[in-house]
Amino acid sequence: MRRAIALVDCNNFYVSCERVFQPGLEGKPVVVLSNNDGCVVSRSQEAKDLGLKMAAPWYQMKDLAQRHGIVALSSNYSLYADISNRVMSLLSRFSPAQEVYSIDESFLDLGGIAADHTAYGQQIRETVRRCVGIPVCVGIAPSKTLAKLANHVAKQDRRLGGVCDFNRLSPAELDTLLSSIAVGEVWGIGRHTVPGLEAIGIRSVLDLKRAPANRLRARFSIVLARIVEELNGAACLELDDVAPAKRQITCSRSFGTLTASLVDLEQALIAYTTRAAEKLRQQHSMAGGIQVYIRTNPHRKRDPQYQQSILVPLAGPSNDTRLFCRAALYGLGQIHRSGYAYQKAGITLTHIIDAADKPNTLFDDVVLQQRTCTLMTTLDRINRRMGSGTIRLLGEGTSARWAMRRENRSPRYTTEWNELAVCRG
DNA sequence: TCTGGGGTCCTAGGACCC
DNA sequence: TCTGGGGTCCTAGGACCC
Repeated sequence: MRRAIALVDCNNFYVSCERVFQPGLEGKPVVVLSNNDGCVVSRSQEAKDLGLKMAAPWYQMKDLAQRHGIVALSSNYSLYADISNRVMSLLSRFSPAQEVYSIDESFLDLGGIAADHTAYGQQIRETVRRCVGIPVCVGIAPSKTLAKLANHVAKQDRRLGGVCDFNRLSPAELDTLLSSIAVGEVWGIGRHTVPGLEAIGIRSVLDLKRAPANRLRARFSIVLARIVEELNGAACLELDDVAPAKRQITCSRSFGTLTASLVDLEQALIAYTTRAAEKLRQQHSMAGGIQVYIRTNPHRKRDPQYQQSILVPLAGPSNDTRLFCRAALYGLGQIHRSGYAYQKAGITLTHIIDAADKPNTLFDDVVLQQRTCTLMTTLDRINRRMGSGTIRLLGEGTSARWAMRRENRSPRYTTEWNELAVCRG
């Protein structure tokens, strides 16, 4: 029997989240901006129709926005993450095997589902809409890559009512459809690969599907060869229903204003390191190194530019925030140069292993390790219960002059007691 | 005169994703 | 004035080992 994989993808996710709590935004052009209100990262259909491009710098769009009354909101990630969790947990009821692929997408294995898959897709859409208020589209096909394409078709062709099942098409009908889609729409084919493919006559998805996989492997990469096999219905990519532990954990931010101050950089790095270490402990891992990164604003061509990073190895794997912060500050001291206006800093925890796999050495201080473990567990528990940042390192400071700008953030309706949505009237 | 071959591990950089 | 953040995988090349 042919495999059936569904890709459920939320429409204009961040904008849709905002509309759940502000129904007045329905039918209006709305965008959500990235941190520091920098770029457009989510657009309502009305905003797309006005020609607003994804990732466009917002300050360049302001004229257009004013002319058409576009509503611009700062991003509110705690709200989006919470809505996402609700959507994903609803979706899990529709299949025994679910892979949460991103904040707004989930693969479901419909293999054992006896129902008519198109009707089942409609049922998924209605349930999510009714229970969480988010519109979604569903694509169904024998491989993940084809399911992504089916979802693309479901979003484009409004006659389909939001669900597209490739398995219902005859091979000839599917090929006709694929011949009408540009090759750049395929999952994994980015803008750097498209010109190379076009140069050898591959323009449509059908062209790519019919290309010899082994020649593409030699000329491009094994990744592209796998994509071709997936387009032919062979499922090379498995459904990962348990999220694997992250192999690196990054926390980085652009500052709200440029800064030349070493103290600001130190405070920012301590804040980012603290956050990354929390994530590390959440997945029960330890890290063996920390990479520190600083840079000036590359868009300000006339300013003197500087960027540098350094990997600071630790004596052994650890999950101690204090140790990571010391290492981060040491790394910063190595790469920092005065006389520059810094725009961004970040850290990455690397060489991550499962905490249970930590090798013991002769030099381990077992008592100290126990105390560290207790301290970190307590720290996490208090911050989870009383709010992030309730207990933190002094070095993080209290002023955060460098903190990001979010001029139009909506309330955290579902995750903060004093910002709850209240029904009036 | 003349400088192997095979393997592993690590890193940097590129490309891609959302 | 103003240009996001967090990931993954692959490849090439260097260091090192026997």
